[in-house]
Amino acid sequence: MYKRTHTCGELRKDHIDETIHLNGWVNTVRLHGQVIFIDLRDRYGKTQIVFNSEDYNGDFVAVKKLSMEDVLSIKGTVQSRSEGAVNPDMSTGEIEVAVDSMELLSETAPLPFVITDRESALEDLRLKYRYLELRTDELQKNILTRHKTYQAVRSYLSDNNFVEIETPTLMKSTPEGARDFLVPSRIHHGKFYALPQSPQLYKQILMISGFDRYFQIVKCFRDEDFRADRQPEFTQIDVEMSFVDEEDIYSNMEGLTRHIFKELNDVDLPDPFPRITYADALAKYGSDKPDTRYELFLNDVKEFTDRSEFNAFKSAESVKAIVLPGGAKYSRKIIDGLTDFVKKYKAKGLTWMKGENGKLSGGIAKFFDENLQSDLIHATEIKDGDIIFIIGDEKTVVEPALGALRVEIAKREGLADPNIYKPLWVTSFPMFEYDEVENRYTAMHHPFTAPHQDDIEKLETDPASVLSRGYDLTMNGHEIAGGSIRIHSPEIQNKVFSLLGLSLEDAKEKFGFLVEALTYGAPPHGGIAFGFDRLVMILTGSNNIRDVIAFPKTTSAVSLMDDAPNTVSSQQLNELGIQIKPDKN
RNA sequence: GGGAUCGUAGUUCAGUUGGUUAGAACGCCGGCCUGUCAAGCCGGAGGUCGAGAGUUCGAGUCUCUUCGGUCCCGCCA
Repeated sequence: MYKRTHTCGELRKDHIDETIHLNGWVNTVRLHGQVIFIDLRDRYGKTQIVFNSEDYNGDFVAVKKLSMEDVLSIKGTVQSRSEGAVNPDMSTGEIEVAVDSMELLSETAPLPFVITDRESALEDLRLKYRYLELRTDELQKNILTRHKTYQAVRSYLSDNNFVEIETPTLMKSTPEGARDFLVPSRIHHGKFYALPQSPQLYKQILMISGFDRYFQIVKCFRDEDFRADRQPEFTQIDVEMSFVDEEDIYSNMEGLTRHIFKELNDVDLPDPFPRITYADALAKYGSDKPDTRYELFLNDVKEFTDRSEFNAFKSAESVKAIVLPGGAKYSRKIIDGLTDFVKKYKAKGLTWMKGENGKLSGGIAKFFDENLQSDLIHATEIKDGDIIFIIGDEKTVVEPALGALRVEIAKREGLADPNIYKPLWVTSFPMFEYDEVENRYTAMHHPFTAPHQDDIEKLETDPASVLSRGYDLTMNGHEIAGGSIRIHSPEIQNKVFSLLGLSLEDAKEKFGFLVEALTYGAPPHGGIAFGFDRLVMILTGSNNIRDVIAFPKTTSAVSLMDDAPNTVSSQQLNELGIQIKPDKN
């Protein structure tokens, strides 16, 4: 092997006449009989190397056999390209390397797909040969962005006095929250560890231990169903701080977020970040993670539909609308498609009207007399050529359904500028949600979230109305971080457990160590966790979490490359004392 | 748990109302070619139409079952 003296992205006019060595993969071959051009590639770039049968010292026939993704080591001389042969699309396009000798380090088997074109294979094939897909420009760039994001996080937090501390990966299974991944214990038959859904309890205990400002870039595991932005194992930037309130968390985390976006994308985020309450976010955007890059606000139009002849909405708790400027171009077919779309969110249908000659037409317009039309037009500012979409139902149906429609329409109309980043704090979440299936309250954030100071008495009388000290940081319609000020009083912690239907006994068994720790001088504390993968998705402009993870799993939690999960030997099962039940069918 | 959608050559796709020998491009193999950069030109090999069952004289095409990918609802404190 000729050990490389330069990388494939490095050579310029300054290097002309130098004898150099390059190592890399054959990106493309252009064969012209007695002269052969090859673009040699490594992660730094591409350089054109030229084999000329008159100058080349080795076996020219062997060079003719080279194909894409063979691995080469070459010795040659940098030369300028003749005028007209310069390639302005390559950073090394002004030079080329005349090869003197070459060693074929590794010959590739026939490729399952073409590396230079990521779209040339379906995703399952690309995942099976992930090491090949990782050679593509796009994934190389994403993985590098991920790397730089780790470094930006570590340097900012470390510079601000945060201490990086590792917490266990084998921990105790706890009730509440997502399903745990379980790990059987060989030494303790019949007992299991759980993989952490997050290091929540450990980081609170670190505050009690006096570490004051903690962070960790940490893998978390949740055994639920997956989506374009959800993997069974994912990474969090986990942060906890002592002697703080919400404002301290906001200012520190805004600093971190601004630092990341400046370092990675040279973007200046606002200072401070805007805030909205959970209730307002739902009322105005129909979402607890609103994309504020565009308007399309939800309007309350119940007073107008109540005055109309359209009776279906008379009994509805809530009737809301969004107006799409220029939306009158939408055909019946498109509107039917949008109707099917909102039905996924439990809406029974989607009504609409179009602005035309200062009046409303189509859809349910005939149920609105002239006065009513003009009042509605005035209130919602419908103009000629616009369309208004209306949904009436329970408030808990109307807002999410219209919110989803708002996002769908923005996508259709290209309203979300990918180069704009709009952070937004969402605050004042309800403390509890009522779970109709389990017939009990569950924590909206988690059971360690402190109730709002003014609402503590209402824990007894009206739990549903209690607001928490939780907060989410959203950006462009994604939740990028979520956290809360924690409970640091053992009494209130026990009170919340009991409201969640955990008996004192259960609470003691599952979380007793935390409650006990709280009795030994717990500082007021709070924290947050960023979804690291989602953050990198936003930074890279990806819309798929698999594009920012080196070795991702499919939506059915399978790794197609190494075929995990898989069966284990009966000996392994025996040691663990585990017997596999036959399939249900 | 539910819904939608996709599965045809190594790969990406086309394949009509069910009808003869399932096509194209890229890749691969062979040949020509000294200035290309998605090189070009000529030739060739390559198919269990995801799997299974059914309807039919006849199935890539219709029906059912099943496996896998993707997207979504539920779920994800």
